[in-house]
Amino acid sequence: MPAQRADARRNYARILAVAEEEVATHGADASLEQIARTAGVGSATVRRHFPTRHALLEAVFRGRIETLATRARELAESDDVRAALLDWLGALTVYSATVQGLATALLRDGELDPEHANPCVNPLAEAGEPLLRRAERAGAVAPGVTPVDLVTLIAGIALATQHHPDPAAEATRLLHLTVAGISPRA
Amino acid sequence: MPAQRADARRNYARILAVAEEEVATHGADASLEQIARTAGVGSATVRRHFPTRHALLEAVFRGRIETLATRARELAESDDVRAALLDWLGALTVYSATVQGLATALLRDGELDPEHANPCVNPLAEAGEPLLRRAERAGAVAPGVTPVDLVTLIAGIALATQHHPDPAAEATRLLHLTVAGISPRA
DNA sequence: TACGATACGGAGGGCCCCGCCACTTAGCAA
DNA sequence: TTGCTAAGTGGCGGGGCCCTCCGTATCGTA
Repeated sequence: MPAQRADARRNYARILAVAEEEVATHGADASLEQIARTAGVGSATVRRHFPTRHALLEAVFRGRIETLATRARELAESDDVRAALLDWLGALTVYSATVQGLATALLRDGELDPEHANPCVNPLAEAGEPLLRRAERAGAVAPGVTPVDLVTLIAGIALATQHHPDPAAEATRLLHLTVAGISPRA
Repeated sequence: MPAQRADARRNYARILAVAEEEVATHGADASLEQIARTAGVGSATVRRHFPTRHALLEAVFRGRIETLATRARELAESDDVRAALLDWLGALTVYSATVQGLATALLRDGELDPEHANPCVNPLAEAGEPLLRRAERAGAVAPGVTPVDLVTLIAGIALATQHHPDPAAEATRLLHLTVAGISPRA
């Protein structure tokens, strides 16, 4: 018993492919109707496959998020714990600042459902946790920092720099400030 | 030669008053039509007085921004340069995280006109500059930090925490992390 | 091949932003 | 006070988006 009909799977793939391009150019506010039109399906079909805008964004960014999670796992075996953490944070920052709509998806995540199911933030937070824990044990990170804090801060930086001429560079610069501290105690 | 007719001034004031409430409850995405309806004017009148959404937001937040600028000038005479800066950053954070739409207005600011005229960020940046300079000279702040950086970072934090149960508290917590540094060098 | 469940998409309602344009009214002058 | 003129107004229509409903086409199977 195929859980899904063949045409449904086809449409899902078409919509997702179009959505990726559309979100890449127009960000998280891309028109769902425009996506439907370009994909050659009715707008109801888009809604059927992706009940909410966030569901669509989640699907669009799943790959990117997985890539970042994998990178975190690789870096978890690096020798320099601090450099490993910073490396990952830098990658996360560049992704967030470069990929249109990703930061929005991260922040709007779990906006309504208070329980679990933050499909964007959670994988990243879980992937980053070992990295953070290790750095914490080595005294390379301030106490009281959670993985979600890191993702939130970086998403905020990305959102704040998205209208800058060079978002990635500016976001990276602000990340460095945040890492080093604006006004660390001497 | 009255630059403006009496009824125009009246409508301007009515619209602004309604807009303040509406933005306070619905944030930066408040419906301009709803504002017009509540104010008892046509939507065209709203557009005439405030050609863009940002122009309206700017007017709505002008008072708040002025208050923050005044606070900065007061703190500029404080003895403890570091505490003065942090105090102001804290106030800026609480405002940005509490006042619906303020952070958005700060970030969307100067989005289109590349030249001067960032009517929200500029006054804040100029007000904060002496505070920052003083702290810099005293070695209490990392080099390479600009006033705009501070406003941008804080606005980003506010945006990132706006869906949190207690935005002001969460934003303040993240500000402290940013000030102290995520991973300051030992 | 015929049937039933699944999936589709067009139509319609509601809301919004935007621009146009005929009308009203405030403020000045006679 | 009265009349004139331009500043100011707001209703209307166009276009777009989101969302829902429901009749219809298609798939997979018996």
